[in-house]
Amino acid sequence: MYDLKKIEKKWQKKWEKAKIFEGNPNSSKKKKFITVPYPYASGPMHIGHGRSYVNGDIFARYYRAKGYNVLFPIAFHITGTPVLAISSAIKNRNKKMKDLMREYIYLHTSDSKKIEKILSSFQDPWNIVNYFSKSMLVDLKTLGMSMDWRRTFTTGDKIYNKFIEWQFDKLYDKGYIEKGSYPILYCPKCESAAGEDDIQSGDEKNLSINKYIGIKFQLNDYYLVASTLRPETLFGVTNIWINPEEIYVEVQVEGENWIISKHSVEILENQGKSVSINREFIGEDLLAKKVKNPINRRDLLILPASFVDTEIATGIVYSVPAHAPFDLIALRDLKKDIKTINRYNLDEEEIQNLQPLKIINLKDISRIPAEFYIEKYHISNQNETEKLEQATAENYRQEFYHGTLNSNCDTYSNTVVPKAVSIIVDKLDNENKITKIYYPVTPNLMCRCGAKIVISLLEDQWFINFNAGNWKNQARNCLNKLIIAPKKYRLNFENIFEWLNKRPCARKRGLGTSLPFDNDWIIESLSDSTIYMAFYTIVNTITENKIPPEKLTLKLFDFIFLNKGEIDEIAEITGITKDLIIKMKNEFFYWYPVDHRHTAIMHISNHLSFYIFHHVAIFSKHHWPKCITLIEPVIVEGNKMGKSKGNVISLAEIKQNYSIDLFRFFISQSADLGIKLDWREKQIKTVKKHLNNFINFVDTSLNKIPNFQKNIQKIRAWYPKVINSICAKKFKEAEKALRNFDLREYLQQSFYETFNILKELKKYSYNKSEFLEVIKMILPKWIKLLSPTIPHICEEIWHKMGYKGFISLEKWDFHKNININQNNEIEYEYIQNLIGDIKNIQKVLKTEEVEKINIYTAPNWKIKVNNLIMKHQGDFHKILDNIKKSETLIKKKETIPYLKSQIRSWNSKPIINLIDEKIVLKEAKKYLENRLKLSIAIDSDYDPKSRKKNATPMKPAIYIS
RNA sequence: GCGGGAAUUGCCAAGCUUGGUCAAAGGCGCUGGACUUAGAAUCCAGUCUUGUAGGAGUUCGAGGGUUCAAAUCCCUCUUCCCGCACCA
Repeated sequence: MYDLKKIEKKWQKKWEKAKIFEGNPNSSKKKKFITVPYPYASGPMHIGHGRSYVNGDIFARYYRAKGYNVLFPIAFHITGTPVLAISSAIKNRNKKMKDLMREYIYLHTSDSKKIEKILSSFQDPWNIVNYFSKSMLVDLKTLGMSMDWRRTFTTGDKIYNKFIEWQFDKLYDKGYIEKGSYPILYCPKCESAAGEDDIQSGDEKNLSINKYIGIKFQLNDYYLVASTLRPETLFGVTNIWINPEEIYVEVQVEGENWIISKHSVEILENQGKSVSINREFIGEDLLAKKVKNPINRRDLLILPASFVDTEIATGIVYSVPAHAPFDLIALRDLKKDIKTINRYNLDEEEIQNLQPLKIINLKDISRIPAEFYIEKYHISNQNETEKLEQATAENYRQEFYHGTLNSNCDTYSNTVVPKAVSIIVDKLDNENKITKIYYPVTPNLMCRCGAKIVISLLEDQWFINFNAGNWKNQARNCLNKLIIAPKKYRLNFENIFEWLNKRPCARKRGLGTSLPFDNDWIIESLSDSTIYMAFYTIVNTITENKIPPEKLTLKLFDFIFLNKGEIDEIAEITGITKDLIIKMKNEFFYWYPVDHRHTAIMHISNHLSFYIFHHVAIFSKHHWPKCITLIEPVIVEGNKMGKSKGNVISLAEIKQNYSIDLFRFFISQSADLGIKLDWREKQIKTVKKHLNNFINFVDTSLNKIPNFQKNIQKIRAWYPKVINSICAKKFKEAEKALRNFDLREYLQQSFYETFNILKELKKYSYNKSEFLEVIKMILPKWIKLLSPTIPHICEEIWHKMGYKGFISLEKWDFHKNININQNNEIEYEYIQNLIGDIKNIQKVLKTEEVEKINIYTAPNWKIKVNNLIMKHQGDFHKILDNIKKSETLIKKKETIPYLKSQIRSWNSKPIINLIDEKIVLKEAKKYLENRLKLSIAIDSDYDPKSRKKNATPMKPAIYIS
């Protein structure tokens, strides 16, 4: 048995030593540039990465076999905050993080002293990056990736920063980058933005931000600022709610006097407003006062409600009882609560007169919507918060998507809700009657440092605006020509393009590249990984010639990537020799565009869309991406793989527990690209068996063939000849599947089907030397065909067969001296059907006492009739006309009934060649006897149960005696 | 909510693009057999119902429709999964 781990190491070393996967431009050869996403260097790679990478590698190897010059590079992504988060957690002696990192390091180092040393070095983020990029490189090599290792870099490298600066300079020039204000979750203690990773149980919470509109209701010299998510309901306001027991303040903001809750002062301050408090007072002081609705000047009474949360937004809300279940129920509660009315000295009559004012019409609900939903959810008082929230949500959904303002809304009547929102906000904004307040959807978010998360408003946030200029149309042009496999994801891209708007493209912290036009900002990690494939084409030249980063000027990149500018000038300014500049430019122009990008569906909505947008923004049309293939995620034993579940399987474990070729084979074979791949231990064991059987089969066959490459005998016998032809057909189909990105089908054909049929040949062939002749013929091609998937095993076999050189560099030549005989296949199928029928009969007979099988072929006249049926597509009259021409046919009284029954069962089948069954049966007789372990008589006169008459063409009659 | 994907015989999962050869690949499980002292492993056979002759019947989330013919095409419904922006 082969020691697969040993074999793998051996060939990986040989490949690396011989540098056979280094891609160098060669103008006489067609090229393929194949990429996979660079991994994020903050932890080990897992089998999900493995799926993408093996996918890419199979195609890199396939195209080499097809004679292409292939470039397949890799690099490491380190941009952003995760690496910083690790190092600061290590610095703070965070036990959980330390344990996690220990676990990661242990995958490559078992010496506990070394582990601790590496761990403590992680206090410096760059050591993390260095460590993981190195260990990932090891993993990639053990995966058997046919990559060009000279072109690795990290996104933190100075030379890479220069490249990204050039990219953003280009985007800025085109006007695709702009400034605006943007609310973010922010930790005041850490003094930085807080993402999912920074927030306690951030992965389980909704971290969106609500945008409240604060509406200024005039109250004497003050504005009472009530907050709402639904400004379109302003026409239906009946009163204002405040919480009588909470603290409110009179403040000065932006030259105006506002009344808001005390809590909200801090919220406003965090969002860039300067607030000075004039006076503090308790909520009940506001009760019974009246304010004016800015939209229709109507007077509104201020009333008490316990559900008002003064921590949210301004701590004051307006009441729209017709459209808000909370408001309606609070109003009902108050009307019944004479005690409260009296306590606060409110005018009972006025309160009893308050009625819901319906302002939005719904097609399906003619009643007051809030009433409808309160009943639907069986709500009895305002403290049933959970039910009220559900009711509110459904009420809101219905009105927002299906509602129209009615005649109570002045000029806005008949406006659909989404439109009403924007025009009402615009109108009030113009009159300076509103302010915007942001508040998290989930209150009380806590930073991992323990401080409460607030919302901060970045006034000068940089955005990429995907709607700028003609950009989106250009991107659509690219998309239309892009090959996407599987096809079903194209629609996804189209919709995302539609929806893409503005996206913040820089952050205040993290590793990466500074914005060239605003150095306080770091380019965000998804924006600095969109056109980096271009950098692969020149990075080797930069590093090999030790070109320092400062020489990598904008003009240099313009020349290399866009063929712009004067080389003499650039050479002089940068001090880089003209030769090198031209080398880089030629190399880019040779390799670009990217021919394949093999990645996962999770990237469609961000990375892959940006990949297309940034390419069309910067590069000329013939450098736009050509093809994207997508995989669904890998799951483990039916469960999603995730850190929290503790079921992440790293690639390092794979190499310990399995062989790499087994991994490559399993991951490629067990699911189509567009299907989730379930990693099941049991399945892998089964597949391992298959692979071992294959190796055994090949090896024992080889051992029986002393001179493998010595001339091949002509194969004469029917059975091996047919098998040979069928294998050839399978190879052709396998390659076709591969070309169409159906990896599973490719392996189904090339591995399983071919293997099964060869195993069968070995078992039932009646002349062993002919079997070996078939092997001689088939094996070299077969091994080549499988080598992209299981390259190590195939190299080993290739050399055992006596070939020199790497199979990884062998060209596929299946079309050479391969003869697929269509009839062979039909014959084989015919015999297989016959065997199936015989077995079926044996099964029904339930008797073991069988001596002989008699087979009777159909008489000639039936063959003639069937041929006529096919020729005339079952047209009875036409066929009859032809039958009349033949005296023997028309005279035979069975002819017409037979014709009728055959037409009935014919079912528009296509024309097939009716083979000469007598000859085939004669040739296949030994094979049949071998398989059925019974003797066979063909067309014998012995027919005691007169079965003979049942024979039809391609379906001989059978009698088992 | 928006957008996308999916539902197949005990389970996982092919087939659907291009309707017919589909009772529907493959694997797991289960049943029987071979080997073995025995088990694990391995190999062989079977695995919707039914039938002493290759047949018949009922199936592919539910309900309609198109067609000579539907797992496959069209419509409606139900259920499940995934993505949704500063996060890599």
